[in-house]
Amino acid sequence: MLLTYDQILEQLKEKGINLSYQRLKVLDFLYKNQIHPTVEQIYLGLVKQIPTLSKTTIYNTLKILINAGLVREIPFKGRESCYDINLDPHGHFCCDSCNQIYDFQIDVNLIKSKDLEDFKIRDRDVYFKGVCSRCLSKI
Amino acid sequence: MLLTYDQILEQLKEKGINLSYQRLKVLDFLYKNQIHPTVEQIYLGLVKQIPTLSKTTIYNTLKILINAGLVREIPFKGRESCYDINLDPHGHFCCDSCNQIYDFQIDVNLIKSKDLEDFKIRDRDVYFKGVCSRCLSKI
DNA sequence: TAATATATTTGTAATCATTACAAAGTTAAA
DNA sequence: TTTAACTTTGTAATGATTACAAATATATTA
Ligand SMILES: [Mn+2]
Ligand SMILES: [Mn+2]
Ligand SMILES: [Zn+2]
Ligand SMILES: [Zn+2]
Repeated sequence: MLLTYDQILEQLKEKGINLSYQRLKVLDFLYKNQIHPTVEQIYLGLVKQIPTLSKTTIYNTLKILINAGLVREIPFKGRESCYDINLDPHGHFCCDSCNQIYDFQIDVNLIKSKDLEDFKIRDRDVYFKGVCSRCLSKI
Repeated sequence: MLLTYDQILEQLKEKGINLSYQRLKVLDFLYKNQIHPTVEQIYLGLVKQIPTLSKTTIYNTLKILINAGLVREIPFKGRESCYDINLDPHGHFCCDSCNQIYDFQIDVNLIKSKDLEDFKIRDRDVYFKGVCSRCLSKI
């Protein structure tokens, strides 16, 4: 379910979302830098190209993309939210030491609980914390 | 692994954490109101008994209890953090409509991913969002 | 084309939960 | 009692995010 760039554009058209220059660049950045960037990182990555760029525009664009279901927010506590264009079901690990966010394969749709039988589930987020292998090997 | 009150007191003793009057009251509140209260709720629940109580004390106490591994923070995005003295592995569901937080049974320790083989995992959080059965039936 | 309406971007100000900090108060040790 | 260590309290600072309105760009209409 990792959409191609064209599939994303198609989805946006379907949902009637106008792709301005700024919005296109934010989308580009997310697509080409699948490292769960923060608003700050997106801003720094684009402001050379678009000197007038405002962070508010990035926030607005991300909100639009999130509401359209094309981007996912990863709000680890104690750090800026970061954003993920990869909609494949997977979990996120944040390293206490280097603060980096790692994807890990896990089908969150397989997590069932009969306590939620009559609930309508919209989002399933799995967040792990600890120390990554790289940081462990540095000790 | 839901500790009895005495087990909690024992753990605190072991870890050299002094139980002041205020800390005891916060602990009491968490133990008697296992509804994932916020700092605000804890404050409102205790300030009649302790008119001089400060929210800073509640934040401090919670930090101490969290570091001691006796309380878990539930930081759903877009709302105050709430706090859980139930350390049994379980997931949390937040209803879009009534904003209430529900527990659901799920053994998070069973969530394995070979991508994390060499990682040291300290915390496993499962957060679901959607609409609860009560709100669904109201429609 | 010009005039008008609509959509988007931008910069600044406001928000608000949380944290930092230091003074005041409490308890323990000498 | 004196001193030190700990705890609480109130206030100020923080910082990511949101609210807002002016400026700019784009689309529509006459
Ligand atoms: Mn990811
Ligand atoms: Mn719980
Ligand atoms: Zn690391
Ligand atoms: Zn509900």
